[in-house]
Amino acid sequence: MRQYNHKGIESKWQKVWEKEDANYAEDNSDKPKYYCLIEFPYPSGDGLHVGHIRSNTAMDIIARKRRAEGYNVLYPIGWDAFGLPTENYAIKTKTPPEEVTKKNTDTFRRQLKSLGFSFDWSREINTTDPKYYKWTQWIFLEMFKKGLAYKKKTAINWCIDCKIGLANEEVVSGLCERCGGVTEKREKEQWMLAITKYADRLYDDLDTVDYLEKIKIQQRNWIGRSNGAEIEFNLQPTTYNPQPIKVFTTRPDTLFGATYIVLAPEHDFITNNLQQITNKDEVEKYIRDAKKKTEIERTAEGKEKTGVELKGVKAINPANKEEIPIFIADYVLKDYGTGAIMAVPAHDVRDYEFAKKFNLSVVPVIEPETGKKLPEEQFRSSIVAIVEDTQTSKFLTLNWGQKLGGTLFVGGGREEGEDAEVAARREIAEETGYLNIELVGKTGRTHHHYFAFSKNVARNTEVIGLHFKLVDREQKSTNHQADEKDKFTLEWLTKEEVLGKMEDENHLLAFSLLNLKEIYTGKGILTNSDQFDGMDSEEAKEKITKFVGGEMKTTYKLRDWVFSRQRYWGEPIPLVYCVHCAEPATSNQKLETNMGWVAVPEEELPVLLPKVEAYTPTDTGESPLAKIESWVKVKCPKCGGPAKRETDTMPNWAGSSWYYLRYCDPHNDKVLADKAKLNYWMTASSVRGSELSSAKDSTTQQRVLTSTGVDWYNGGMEHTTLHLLYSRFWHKFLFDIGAVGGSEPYKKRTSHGMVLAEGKEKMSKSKGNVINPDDIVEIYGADTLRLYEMFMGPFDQAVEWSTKNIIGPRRFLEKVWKLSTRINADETRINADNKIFGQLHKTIKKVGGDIESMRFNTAVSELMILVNEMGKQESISKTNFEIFLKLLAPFAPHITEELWHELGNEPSIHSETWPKYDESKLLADEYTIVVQINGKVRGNFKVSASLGEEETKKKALESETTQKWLNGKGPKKVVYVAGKLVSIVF
RNA sequence: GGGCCGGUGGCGGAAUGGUAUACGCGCAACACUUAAAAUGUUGUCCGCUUUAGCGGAUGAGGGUUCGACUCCCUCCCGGCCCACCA
Repeated sequence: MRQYNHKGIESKWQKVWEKEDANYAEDNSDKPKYYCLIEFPYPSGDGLHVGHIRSNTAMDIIARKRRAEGYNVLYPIGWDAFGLPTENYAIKTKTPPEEVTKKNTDTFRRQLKSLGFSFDWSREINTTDPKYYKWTQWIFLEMFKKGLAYKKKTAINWCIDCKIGLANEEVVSGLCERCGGVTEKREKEQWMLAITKYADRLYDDLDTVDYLEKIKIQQRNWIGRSNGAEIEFNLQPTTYNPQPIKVFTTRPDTLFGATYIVLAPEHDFITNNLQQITNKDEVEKYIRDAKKKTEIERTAEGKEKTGVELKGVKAINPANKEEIPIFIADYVLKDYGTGAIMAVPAHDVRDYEFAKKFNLSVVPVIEPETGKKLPEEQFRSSIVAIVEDTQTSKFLTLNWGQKLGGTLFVGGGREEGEDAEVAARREIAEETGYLNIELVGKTGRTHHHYFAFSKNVARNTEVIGLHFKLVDREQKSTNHQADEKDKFTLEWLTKEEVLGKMEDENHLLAFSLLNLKEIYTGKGILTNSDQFDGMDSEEAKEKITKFVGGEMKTTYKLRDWVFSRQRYWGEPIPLVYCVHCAEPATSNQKLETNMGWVAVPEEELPVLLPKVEAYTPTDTGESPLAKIESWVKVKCPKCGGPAKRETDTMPNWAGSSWYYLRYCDPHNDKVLADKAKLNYWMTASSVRGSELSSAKDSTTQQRVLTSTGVDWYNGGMEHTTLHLLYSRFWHKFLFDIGAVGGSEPYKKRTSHGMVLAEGKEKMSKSKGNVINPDDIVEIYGADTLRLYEMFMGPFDQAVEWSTKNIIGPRRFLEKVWKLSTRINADETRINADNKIFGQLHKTIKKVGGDIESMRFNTAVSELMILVNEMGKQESISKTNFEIFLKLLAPFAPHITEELWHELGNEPSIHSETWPKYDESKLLADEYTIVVQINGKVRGNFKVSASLGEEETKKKALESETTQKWLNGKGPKKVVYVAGKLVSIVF
C-alpha cells in the first residue's frame, strides 16, 4: 500500500497553490468580505517560533472556513521589522540592519510557506520599507500639524554602563536588558504624542467593540479613569509666596481628616518658596537623592516611606481651617493628579504608614456603617469560625449556615469516623452588644474555642477583633459526652486585647492577623466633620468639595506616549529645527508649542534613513544619526535658512499602529491606502444573517451592524495595553482627519496563550530549549504540526510543548490516509444502513461551533472520534468521507487536498463549501436514560426516542434496581429530564 | 497592594447543573514477527469485593439543589500583568 509521504504531498500542493494564487484576496469584490488578521511577526534572528504557528494556524482555520462559507477573505502577512534586536545584532556584527532584516524575513517567509498558511502573499508589507514608512511619517506629521505631537522634557531610563537611553520595555526590574547593568532616570527632551486627549474615547468606545472581556478590563485599567476632586489648600497668610497648593483626591469626603500635605519632590512649590523653607539644605538633599535613586534601589526599598517636612511653611486645611505641615516624599508621583496629595492617615494605608513613621496625627473621620454591631445578613454570609480541636490539633472550619427561626446555626463540621454534628446558635444581646454563641457538639471530641472571621467582616469592622470566649464551661475529661453543651460568648475586642488573650490563655493561633487592620479604607458615615457628621461618605464627596470651593475632576493613569528613541533602526522623525523660525515675530506667538519645529513637506517624504558606519548610539545619548552632518544639516522648508534635522527616530510601535490599513492597498504611492479599498475591507459590513439574529438584544444588533474594522484580530495578551491601545488611538485620529471611515480599527479581538518549553519555561536561546519548527515539519510534516498545535490544549491558555505527544496527531493522519483506501463506491447500499450519520452530523456541528469559539482542541478530538467510528465500519461511503475531509481541510490543508484529488475531485478542496449538518440526523432513535436514586446513579436503561415522560418514569420505577433500592417504600419525588435521566427520591 | 486567569488520572486535557475522567500521550497484556520497530485488539482514577456490586475522589471546608467539576460563601496553593495612581 502507498505510504503517507508528507514531504512529497506538502511541497507539491504548496507549489500548486502558489502558482494559482489560491489565496488572493480580491479588492472590491461582490462577495461579502472577511478580514482576518494576526499580529505581523518581528523577524528575529531566531527564526519562526512554534508560538507563531499556533496563532497563525488558528486564524488560518478561520480564514479557510470563511472562504468555504462564501466570503472573499483577506488574510495578509508582513513584517514588523524595525527594532532593537536587529540593531543590536548590527552593532555587534557590523552588518547593516537592512541586510539582517532581509536575511531574517527570508527565513520567516520560507518557514511560513512550509506550513501552508493561506496568506495573500501579494500583499506582503515591511515596516522598514521606505515605501511603507513614508506613510508612517505622513501620519506623524498630520498629528504634528494638529498639535498632538509636542516636545517635552521627560525622564528616560539611562544605562550607566552602556551610556545609552533605554525604553521602559528595555528595563527589566531596574536593570539594563542589554548588559544587565544598573539604570537611572535622566531628563531628556522627547517627542510626545497626546494620547491622553483620546483617553475618554478610548475608554468609552470599548463598549462598541467585540473584544474578550479581559482585554477590555485591561485596557480600562490601563487608562485608569478615576473620579475625584481637585481641592486647593491655602498657605499660612504670612507666607511670602502664598499661591495655594492644589491636590487631587478620590476621597474628598475624608477632607476633615487631612492632617498634612505631601508633594512630589519635583513639585514647583518647592522652588517657588525655597527662601522661606528653613531646612533648605535637608530638602534639597532629599530632592537630589530622589533623582539619583536608581530603579533598582527603589525596588529594593520596597514600600518603606521616606520624606522631609518643609519647615517654615504650613498649609491650611480648607475644611476645618487647621494648620497642617507640608512634606515632600517620593511616594507621591509628579505625573499623576496634581503632583500633590492631602494625606488622610486614618483612611489610607500609605498615608498611615507615613504618619506612623513621622509621628503625625491620625484623625478618623469615617466610621464603618455597621458600627459595632454586625447586621445579621453579614454574619450569615461571611463569618467563619475556626475551632481548634484539642485532640487532633486539626482545625475545623464552620460556616454560618442557614437561618432558622431568627437564630443562626453553624453547619455541620465533620470529624472522621464520628457522627459529628455541630450546631451553634447566636443571638445579639442588645444591651451588652455582645454576641452569644452556643456550640452544641454531639461528637466525642471537642472543638473548643476560638475565633472568628472572614475577610469581609474584617474589612467592614477593621478596628475590632472577634473573640470567642469560653463561658460557663466546666472543665471535664477529654472524653466529652454527646449532647454536651459548650457555651461561648463572642465579644468585641481590640487587636491588642485579642493578642493578649491569646498569649495568656496559651491558645494556639488560627487567627489571621492580616485581617486586622488598624485603619479603615472603606465607605461609611462621617464623624469629626462638623456639619457633615452622620452623612454617608458617598454623598459627602460632592458636598464637601463644594463646601471648600473645590472642583470634581476626572484623572487618568494613562500618560502621553513617549515617541522618541535615540536609536538608528527606526523611522526618522520628519521634522526640522530652524533657529530663525523659532524666534517669535510677535509677543503672543511665544505661547505656541513646538516653536521652531518645521514639518518636512509631504512631497519630500519619506525622509530616508541614511547609511551610517556605526549603529552605536553616541555618548551624549543621541541617535547615531546625529553624527552624520550631511544628513542633519538642511535648509529650513519654511524660511530656507540653515536648519537641523531631528535625529531621534520613532519607536517600533509606530509602524504597527496602522499596518492593517496598508494591507488593504499595499502598493499605493499616492495615499496610505485607497479610500474605496479601505471602504471595502474596513468599513463594509460582513455581517451574516445568523450573526444578527443571534445578537442578544437590539443594542448588540445595532453594534454588529454599525461596527467597522478588521473582522477578527487575534494576538497576544502582552500587546493589550501598548500596541492595541496605540493603534486604536491612531485609528481614531485618522478617522478624525477623514482618512478612514470608521472610528475603531478592530471589530473583534481575541487572544492566544503562549507556547512554553517543556518544563513550563519560556523558550529562549540562552536556555537552549527552543523548538525549531523546521525539524518538526521535516520529521512529522506541516499538517501534523498544525494539528498538534491546535490539539495541545485550550487556545487561550499557555501550553507546554511536548515533542512526545506529536505522535498522536500524526497517527491520526495516518489513520485518515489508510481509511481512504476503504471507500466503497456503492453509495446506495452504504447510505441505506449508514451507522455513522449520527456521529458525522454531530461532528459537523461540533467542529463548526468549536472553530467559531476557538476551541480547536475539542474540534480536533471530535474529528478523531469520527475517524475512530469510521474505522469500525466495514466500508465508508465516498460522500461521507468527503464531508469529513472538508471538515479536516482547514486544519490539515495538504493531506486533505491530496486525498480529495485522489478521489477524483477537481479543483481544490479549499474552494468547496462548508458542510451543513442536518438537525434531524443528530437525534438518535434510542436514548440511554440514567436512573438516580437519592442523588446517586444506580443504573440505566434504553428507551426509544418516542417514549413519553410518564412511560419513561414508569419504566424507571419498575426496574429491578429501583425496586431493590426502594425496598417497598414509596418514592417522595420523581424528577424527569427528557432524554437524560430519571431521578427518584425516597 | 491591585487586576486577571487557573487548581480534574502517571501526563496534556474533556464535561448547556444531569452516567466525571471524552480525545490524545504513556503504561500493561495479547496478536502479527525468527526478533525488534510499526500496526492491530483489549485493559488502565483509588479502595473493598472479584459474574455483579459497594464505597470514595475534580485544592480544602461549608451552602443552595432531587442532583454540583460547573452556581454561592470562606480558606489554601499556583501563574500572568500592573504596581507608592492619592
